[in-house]
Amino acid sequence: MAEDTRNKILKSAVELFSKSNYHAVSMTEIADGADISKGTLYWYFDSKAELFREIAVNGLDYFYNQFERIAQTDKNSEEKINNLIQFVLNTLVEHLNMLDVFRNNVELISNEFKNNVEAKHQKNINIVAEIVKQGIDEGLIKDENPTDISTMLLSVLFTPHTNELFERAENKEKKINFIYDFIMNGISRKEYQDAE
Amino acid sequence: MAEDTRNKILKSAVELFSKSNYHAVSMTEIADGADISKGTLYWYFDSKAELFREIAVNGLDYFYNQFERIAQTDKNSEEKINNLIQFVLNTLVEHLNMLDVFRNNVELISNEFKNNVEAKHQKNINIVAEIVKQGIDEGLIKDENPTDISTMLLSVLFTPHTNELFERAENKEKKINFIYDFIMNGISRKEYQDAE
Amino acid sequence: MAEDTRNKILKSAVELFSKSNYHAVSMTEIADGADISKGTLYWYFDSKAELFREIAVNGLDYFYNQFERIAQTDKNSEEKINNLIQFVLNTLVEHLNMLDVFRNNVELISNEFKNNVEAKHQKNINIVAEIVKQGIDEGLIKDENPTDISTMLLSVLFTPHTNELFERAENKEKKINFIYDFIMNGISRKEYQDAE
Amino acid sequence: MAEDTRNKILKSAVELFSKSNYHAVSMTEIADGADISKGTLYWYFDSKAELFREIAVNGLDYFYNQFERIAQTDKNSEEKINNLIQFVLNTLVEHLNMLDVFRNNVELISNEFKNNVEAKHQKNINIVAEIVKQGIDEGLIKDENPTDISTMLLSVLFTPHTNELFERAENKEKKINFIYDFIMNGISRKEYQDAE
DNA sequence: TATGAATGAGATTTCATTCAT
DNA sequence: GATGAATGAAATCTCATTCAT
Repeated sequence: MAEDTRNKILKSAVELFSKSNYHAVSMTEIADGADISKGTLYWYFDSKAELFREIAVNGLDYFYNQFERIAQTDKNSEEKINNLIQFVLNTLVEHLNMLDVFRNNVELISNEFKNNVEAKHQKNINIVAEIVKQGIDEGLIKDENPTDISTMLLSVLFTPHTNELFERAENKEKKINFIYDFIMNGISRKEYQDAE
Repeated sequence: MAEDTRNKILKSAVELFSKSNYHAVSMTEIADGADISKGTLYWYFDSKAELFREIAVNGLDYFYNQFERIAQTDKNSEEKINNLIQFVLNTLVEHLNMLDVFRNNVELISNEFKNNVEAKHQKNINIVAEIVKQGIDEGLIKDENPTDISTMLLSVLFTPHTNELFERAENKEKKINFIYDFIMNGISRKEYQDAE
Repeated sequence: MAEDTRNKILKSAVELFSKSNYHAVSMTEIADGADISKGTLYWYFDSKAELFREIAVNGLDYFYNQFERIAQTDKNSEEKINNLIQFVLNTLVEHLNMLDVFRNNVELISNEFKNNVEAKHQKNINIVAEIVKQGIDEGLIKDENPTDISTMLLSVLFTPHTNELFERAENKEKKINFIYDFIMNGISRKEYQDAE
Repeated sequence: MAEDTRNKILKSAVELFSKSNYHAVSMTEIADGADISKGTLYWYFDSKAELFREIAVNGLDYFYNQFERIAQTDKNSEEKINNLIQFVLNTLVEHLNMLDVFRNNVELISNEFKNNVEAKHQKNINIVAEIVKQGIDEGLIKDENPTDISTMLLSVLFTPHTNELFERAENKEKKINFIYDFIMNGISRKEYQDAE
């Protein structure tokens, strides 16, 4: 029951933060959205900043955990990258809300919580860089700085405009393949040839 | 002299909107930054929204004008795309401020000013799509929906994480090539072969 | 056990009211200080006002009882006044807390609880005035309005700055004599001569 | 006109702080009392704490300036002390408000503004101690620690219960003499004999 | 007895906007 | 053109109190 209220709050907050920026969302709106009083809201979260921090950290942790899981399987790099892309894009389609929370609050994510959030963001880049390193060793990926490649890869996956693709898409499966292909082969006509 | 004050205001506003979100920037701060009074600020701009709109529209127009110029030259698609990428990345390096205005206000750009700003954003995608179409016709670019490709292309160029690459870079020239290469060839080991 | 909880609450409340004003102390702090929940706090005291009233009344009663005891002995006025001063100053040194409760809540003591607390305060002035009257009759004290003298006497003893004297004192005994002397003889050089 | 509004605010605030404790007075009440909006209140004072600090500091400065003036005349110590007592008591009768501000906020005066207010309070004790020193040299005052005597003297003059004497008084002149006498001679029957 | 979750009124403070000068 | 004083709505947050368990 208590956990219930907490979740109602988080749900309402994610919904609102995904539609508007942190500063444009009021605690009154969050409380109303969760169908509780402002007093109750403050019973669970000491401040608006703390509430947002929890959501941001949860989101980053969610991705990190999956990235780590994928990195630790003993598949080859091609399969891992495939899994990674599929996982991120499917998650985004299902939880566009969560992604929009980040999109709408770039300035908070990168400035305000430097200690905590920025570190977690870097952790995500690093774990993906490990997969990239494996790919370089296996001859799948070109031999450039793995951190740069990882940064670019995540940035394409989380790009602010990715969802426009899905909005216009009749066939999501096909779009995911398009993005996968874009990452692996860019936009030139040359087809990507399987390594075997 | 009058134009002078107006520019001081715009400069102060861009500086602040590039550091924080629309809602986190106050008219008092903008006036202080421009070294004028709040009364004067309201003499030049009827409201905060209008001031922001002017900045956003200016920014989008700036890119549109360049995109159009590039599209209208009679170069081949490869050169046009090369010009486009060089132009965007060089602009960003020199005017990170302007880019950050957009990054910090994604939710405004895509929601609030639908009438005006969103339309301009779409115009940018479309003009680039024309270049892409030419590329497809010339066999340079793979035969997919040109709007999707244009969206993806712009989204990589304007991605929130691009500047991390520059921050870490000793050699900016090299990084621009890396991004160009990423767009054309993705991350696979196969080298992009010139279209001779 | 029940009395135990009640006392824990009173102790916590005195501690807090002695450090801050009534309005600056929250029921949450009192409950936390007593290591109980707010629900329990309200089981023992119907309201914050009632809790404070109990403490204030207890304090005033404590002094009243001692004043009465001193007044009712059959000592001469000089001894009684000596006892009175010794008692008040020693109590304050040992229970600075209790005194501070009054100091921090002057406005409550004199305005809010007029019915109850103010009456008790007056009773204290009156019982001391009886000792003063005896002193006048015995030729020890000058023949002025006994209530005025009593008011002045108590006010010096409970003065907000008395404790500064103790803070600076190496020798508390000496300081008590200084105050006793001040009350009896003021600050002029003339020494107080015993009445015989 | 601007100074006018500022004074209206200060007047309203003194009036309210003299009737209730800092925490019991709301900014809304202060604004209403000054017949202005809350926004205007914050145009003149950045916070409630700052507003109170200004009032407290003003009050302490007012007394300090007079104490210094008295100390610097070339009268003998007896006259100076007489002036001092007359000045303080007359001020209190005319500005009971100001005194009550201090009475109602003992805990703020002595804890919160240690840096500023506490220092000013000490300055007041010290300047009066100089007069006391002169009195000791001239054989008027008994040879005890001048700071202790000064502390006690001020504490009697500003004692929380002094105004009860005035409230009951038909003849204020007579009451002032009573307090003067109390300070110089205490409560013993021995009359204070003039030094000549 | 005791708890912790919930409430709602009200507190301090911010801020876009207006207006007399 | 320019200023600074004034406004009021709304934001964040606090806190005495209640109540189901």
